[in-house]
Amino acid sequence: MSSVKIERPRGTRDFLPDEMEKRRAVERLMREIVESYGYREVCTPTFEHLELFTLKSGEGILEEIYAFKDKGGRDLALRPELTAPVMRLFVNECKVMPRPLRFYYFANCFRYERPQRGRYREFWQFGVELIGSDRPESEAEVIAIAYRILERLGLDFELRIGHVGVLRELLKDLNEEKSSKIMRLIDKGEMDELEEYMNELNLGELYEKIKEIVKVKGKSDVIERLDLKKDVKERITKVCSLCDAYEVEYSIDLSIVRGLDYYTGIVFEAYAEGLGAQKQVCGGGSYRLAHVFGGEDTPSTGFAIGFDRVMEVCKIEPERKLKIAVVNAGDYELALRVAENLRREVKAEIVMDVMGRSLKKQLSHFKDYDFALIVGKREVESGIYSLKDLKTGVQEKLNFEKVVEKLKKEVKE
RNA sequence: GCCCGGAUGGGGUAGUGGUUAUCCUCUGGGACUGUGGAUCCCAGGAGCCGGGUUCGAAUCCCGGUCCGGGCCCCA
Repeated sequence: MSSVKIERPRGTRDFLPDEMEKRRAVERLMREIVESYGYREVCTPTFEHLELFTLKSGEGILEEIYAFKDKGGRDLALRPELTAPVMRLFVNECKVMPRPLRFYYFANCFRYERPQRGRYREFWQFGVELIGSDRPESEAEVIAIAYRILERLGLDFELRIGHVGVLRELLKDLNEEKSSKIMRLIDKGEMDELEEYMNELNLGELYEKIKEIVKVKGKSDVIERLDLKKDVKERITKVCSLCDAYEVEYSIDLSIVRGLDYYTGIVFEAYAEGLGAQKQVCGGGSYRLAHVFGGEDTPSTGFAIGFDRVMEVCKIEPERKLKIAVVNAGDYELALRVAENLRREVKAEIVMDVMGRSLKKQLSHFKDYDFALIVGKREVESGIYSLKDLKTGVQEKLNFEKVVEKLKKEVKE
């Protein structure tokens, strides 16, 4: 302990095996679900040109970006999210692939923020991008997948669907500064402040309209009564009826304003119980980004799930692996050979003592294991091994084939 | 970026301006060299970092770091 102790950087975490097993189990479940919808995994670099994220991501993310210059003087950034990188990949690599493309990713992201529960500087996102379609079918599919994942994880959550087109249409005559301030106030739900601000701008009439729209909450029928542009209204109605067919539970919420500026149509968010301020576990929607990165204008829909937030509240437990100790009675090499043979036959954790412990100490050390196979000269010469069930203490004398047979059966159970 | 609250062996803790820092757990070994969990014994391991006050600081003060809670924002 003479040298300086090096701590983890702020907002990062170490994961021990128990935690990793749980994370991998959740990851596996997510992969299974999206793959069952035909999505295939992509992987992009951990860092990209800074520009990729500054072009269209919105102010919120820019302040939090980990940016740096490399030794060649290039401006680079650790990815703060994956939609932009995946769209860059799409533009670079996928020009002639048949549409639509169904991609998913599971990757770490970096944002310079004040760490809290469910908020880290390195965190993981699991998400999908459905690229090349602007039809309601694709939007409903993406929403349904997000819903299925959260449902299968056993989360207590709420899904809200909105459409940024509604507010954008109302605010289209205002300049960027005014409309983004208004959007921000709507997002925060600060209606009093909004009223004040809009009255200052002589926009009282517009405020009343916004107020009507923002307070709407409920199923698709609430849309009917609103005075909206025809195509937006039809779109919301169609996506809702498809979601109904998917048996997805949701409510309409036209006040949803996503933090990223590239969203253009349907947007949605999911909130889970039990996470305090960090309750948003999923966000997504339709966007157009490909043309910003030098590709053709391509409509896409996607979502990202905050993996670490989900981990905080989900109850999934990893499958317990069968644990077998091959215990040596003095001759390590004999036992080692048996252990190697056993590993070829049985899919389990098969472990040997490497501390030179006595037989007694080995059994004591492996007390949490399921089985101990005792291997000494006697066993190897006779071909009859002692297999001890460490939970019950019952010991059986079996030849190697019978040992394999019995353990195989245990693995399945 | 703002406002609170914390930090004592690997984990959980006690204590309080004054010897060698408490207890539990844990880890390794022994009693016990072919059969575990009990018991007993031995060993290991700690006051976040830096500065200040003081004869003396883990304890009081200041700064920093990290963690937790809230705000903001977001996943």
